Amino acid sequence: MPPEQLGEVLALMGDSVDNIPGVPGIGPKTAAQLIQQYGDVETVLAHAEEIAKPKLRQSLIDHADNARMSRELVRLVCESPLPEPLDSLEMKGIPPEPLRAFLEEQGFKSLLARLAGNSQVQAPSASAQPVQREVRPEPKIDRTSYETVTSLEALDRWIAEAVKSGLVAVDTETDGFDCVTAKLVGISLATECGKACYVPLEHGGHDLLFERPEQIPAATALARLKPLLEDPAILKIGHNFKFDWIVLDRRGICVAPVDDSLVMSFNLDAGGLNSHSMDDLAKKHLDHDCLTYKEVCGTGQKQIKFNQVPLDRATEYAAEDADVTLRLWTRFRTRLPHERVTRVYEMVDRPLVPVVARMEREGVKVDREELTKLSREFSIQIVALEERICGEAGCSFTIGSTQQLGEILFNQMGLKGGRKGKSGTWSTDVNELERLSREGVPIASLVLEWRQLTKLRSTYTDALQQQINRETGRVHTSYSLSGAQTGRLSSTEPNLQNIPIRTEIGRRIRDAFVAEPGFVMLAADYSQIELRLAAHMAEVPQLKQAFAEGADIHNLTAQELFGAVNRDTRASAKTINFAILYGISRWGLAGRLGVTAEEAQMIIDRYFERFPGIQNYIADTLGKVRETGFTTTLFGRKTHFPSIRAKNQGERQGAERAAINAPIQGTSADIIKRAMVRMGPALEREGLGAVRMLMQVHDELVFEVPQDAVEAASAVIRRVMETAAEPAVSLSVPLGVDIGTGPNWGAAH
DNA sequence: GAAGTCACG
DNA sequence: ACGTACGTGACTTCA
Repeated sequence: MPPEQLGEVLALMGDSVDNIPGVPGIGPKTAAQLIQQYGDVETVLAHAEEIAKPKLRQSLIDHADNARMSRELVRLVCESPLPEPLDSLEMKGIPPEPLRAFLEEQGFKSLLARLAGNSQVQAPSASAQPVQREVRPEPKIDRTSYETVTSLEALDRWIAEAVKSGLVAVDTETDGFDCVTAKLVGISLATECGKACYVPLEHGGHDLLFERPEQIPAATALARLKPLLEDPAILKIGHNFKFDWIVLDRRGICVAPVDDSLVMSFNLDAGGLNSHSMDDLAKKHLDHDCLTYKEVCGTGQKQIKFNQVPLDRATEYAAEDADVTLRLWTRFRTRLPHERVTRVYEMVDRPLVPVVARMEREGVKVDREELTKLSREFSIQIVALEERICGEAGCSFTIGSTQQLGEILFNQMGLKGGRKGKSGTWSTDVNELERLSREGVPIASLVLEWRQLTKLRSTYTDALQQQINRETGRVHTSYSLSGAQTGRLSSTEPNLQNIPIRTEIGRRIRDAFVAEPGFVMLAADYSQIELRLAAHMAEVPQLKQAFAEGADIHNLTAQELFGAVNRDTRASAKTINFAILYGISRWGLAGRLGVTAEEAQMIIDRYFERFPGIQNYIADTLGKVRETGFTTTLFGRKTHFPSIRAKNQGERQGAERAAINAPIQGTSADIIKRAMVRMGPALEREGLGAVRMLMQVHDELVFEVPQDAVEAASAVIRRVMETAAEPAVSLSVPLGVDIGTGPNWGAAH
């Protein structure tokens, strides 16, 4: 039996724990049955809905998060030679106290006893003896050792290997980078370090230039691989598996369970590494240079598609990727518990992978005609503006060139008060142009308007049309799980997280994001989530109370700071509340409020005085990040800040501000990610399987909901989002969610 | 490819 | 003394 499962089964059947960890009412016998049936705890939880016995089912559903957390603990404990004194965990960087508290809370009685520092306590049964793992030196990476699988017999042999080892690293090769349309051309597998193969499926072409080499027919090979890839007892490991998951899902294979070495690396080293790409990680952790895609496929005009790569070369590249993925995974999986990031990995990011994959595959419908209409409208206005701008300038020039514009404004027209940036060029950004505009310079406001319209046209109305997928008629963004150091997602090609909303004219672009006939768009967003989290994390009594009472937080701040609530004081208060979240400085605040640094300092002092707790939060956060080099969220997500010790003061202070913000922004990201993970099963449970989750915009989730299910879906969505932190984290402030619906995204706000 | 600008939370 | 609020991605111009 592979160590993965052995650990699980030992832990669950043997005497080291008393039940399915964290799930009351499930004893060893039931646990063993469930494990046998599903393979591992994660899969049991994933299939909890199917379980017939209602009490058992409900218990698993209710305590899934505890079980997930415990699962990693079990993994940790099974990796150590038992019995091991609890205090010795300190040596591995695991603080024993929180662990002891957790074990007690979860009822790990016998495990606790064995870890209690008394190494005389014997394991009660033979089955719970330490897992002796065979120590085999890892072979060097040898590209020539990989096998090209072109016969069913060979494929079956590899599948048997995967079953034997209980895990398999998987990498798919395609003829493009867009996973929603790219064609699968081959799959590589690695079952042990150094033991990898490539299964070509669609190599060669149907034209005369490329002969089709011998390979198993794709449908046949996939039919053989499907049971393995869907086998709940076999762990599939990938690097950025979201891509492969979508490619395989399109071929009718729903891969599970999945580990992702990209996500693991991100959970371990966010902020500490610029890149979590396989090539860079191989260089860093394995001291190995991978074959690059360019080396295999070429670049530019001469670039070929992967299905045109000769099989021997393709095998070297593809099998190496699977081999490297597996090697990275073996390192990361032991680091996760030791560096205390298993909780965020198991509870938040790992289960998110298939959820985000589904969302990307779903896409969102965009009304092309509406965008065309807007593009035309904008173009007419842009042309008119260009004429007036050239009139004001007295000559024709490239308005989009900041160099030329600065030259015209500050040299040719001789306007005063310009400032120059690092490169010695005139600044012409929005602040500068707004200042000129206030001073009555007509060209400034014209350029601002021109910039807004050209931005909307080039980035949104024009570009978005290009992004509509030919096959699906929808726009499929790609979410990066490692994009933002704080733990947020980021969105690319296209970026759906920066669609305009702040101005009336920009907002119209959201009207082009429409629901299918019979559906409506539903947008649900957390209200002031970061301020609420700040109130909780900094333990500010007044803020917590205000959120509990549903008070307007900016008004409250205005009252406390300025003694009066009106438009101006509220606006200032709002600015200051944000400043707090972003790591305040007197100069920054002064610039934003239009006051002197001294006045800004007075306001800051007053804020700290009126909202005690904030100052401590900042001091504690900075103290911890200076000591450890990282910050943590309420879910244990780490962000590293190497610059916190920088010699350069500006760089260091930048890191300090980011470190103050990271736990708040990161916890918010954790919470919405957990809501996303739980949303699918919660909707299913209520018979709302037709509801589609389409987009995530940091504090907002967008759905496409059948018209007749809006009420029911709203209730479920609200409940899931508002309770997303529980039970792992209990907040002292309520989370508020605003929900809107309409025929399009614009109308759903 | 860097710099500047600006769209979002 | 730092013309800095935090976190992103896309587009344009220009070297």
